[in-house]
Amino acid sequence: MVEEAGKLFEKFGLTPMQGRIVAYFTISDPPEKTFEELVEYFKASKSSVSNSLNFLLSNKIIDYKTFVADRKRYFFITDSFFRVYFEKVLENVSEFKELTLKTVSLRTPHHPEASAVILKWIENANLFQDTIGKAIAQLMKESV
Amino acid sequence: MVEEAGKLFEKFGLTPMQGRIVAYFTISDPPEKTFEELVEYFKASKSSVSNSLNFLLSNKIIDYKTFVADRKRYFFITDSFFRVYFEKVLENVSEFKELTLKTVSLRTPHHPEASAVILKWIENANLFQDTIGKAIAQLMKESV
DNA sequence: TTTTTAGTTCAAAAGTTATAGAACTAATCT
DNA sequence: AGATTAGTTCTATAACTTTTGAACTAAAAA
Repeated sequence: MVEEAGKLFEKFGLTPMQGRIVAYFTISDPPEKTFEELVEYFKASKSSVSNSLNFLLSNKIIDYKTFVADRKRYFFITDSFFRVYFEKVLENVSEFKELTLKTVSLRTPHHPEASAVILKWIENANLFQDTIGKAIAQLMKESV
Repeated sequence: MVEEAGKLFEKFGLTPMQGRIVAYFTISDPPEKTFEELVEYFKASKSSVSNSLNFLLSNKIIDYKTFVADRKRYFFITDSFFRVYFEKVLENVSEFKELTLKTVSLRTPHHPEASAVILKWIENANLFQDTIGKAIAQLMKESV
């Protein structure tokens, strides 16, 4: 189950270990797990778990809490998985548009139908940018 | 330029060679290129170009035309790059929802706040599914 | 019928990315 | 002060992906 779900998360840009960790958090009871517990559970190296957790933390896919008189960090998933993913997609689309606009301006006027295809791409990029942008804005508003 | 753009396409799930080919098509004049021309232009192996073209063809990112008394195929980019990409994203989101619904049903009732996070994921998945689905539908309608 | 063209297929090499292991660090505990 | 805990960092190795090269094929041309 964790393996299957972990593989799915790879499609959203996570490494196998990152995916497994996120998947484990979705079923774990209690939902908070320590570094040590993850190393033990996956029988993986400390470095692999450490790097995975730091990636997930820096992308706000997980967070952690601490308790007094306990040095351990208790990690758990946040609800921003999709926002984070689609923000990244949005970034790629932006970069894509920028570069493609440059590209189309470099084209000769000899093949307007070919330039039209690129302009269509840009138009589509705008559509998705807009669409996803609005969805993200809605999520942000809800979370306030 | 082709190299830079090619790298960008990798972020949309293409291999370096696939990305370079698509990037080249965006600037090439004339816009149609043959297998041979691509092999020559990139100084790459025939197999690499062959496999890349077949991947791009099967994903409808490129297409080709032929001319009488000419055995060569003339490849060119289509305008469906974004539709194809987001259809794939949509598929991942669907699969994600399916698996996550199973996951949440397996959770114990001990930590409702953790289950709520997963339900939030599903809610977000629905939002993006809907949003992107509508954008794709719009593109399909336009292209008729 | 033989040769050339326009590719395809498959095993191996090269390149890339993820994980492991070992040594390290900064806090806390004894 | 010395030992333990909770990690981090760095290099090496394992695993995976991409590209190559060489042999192959089917259709067309000579």
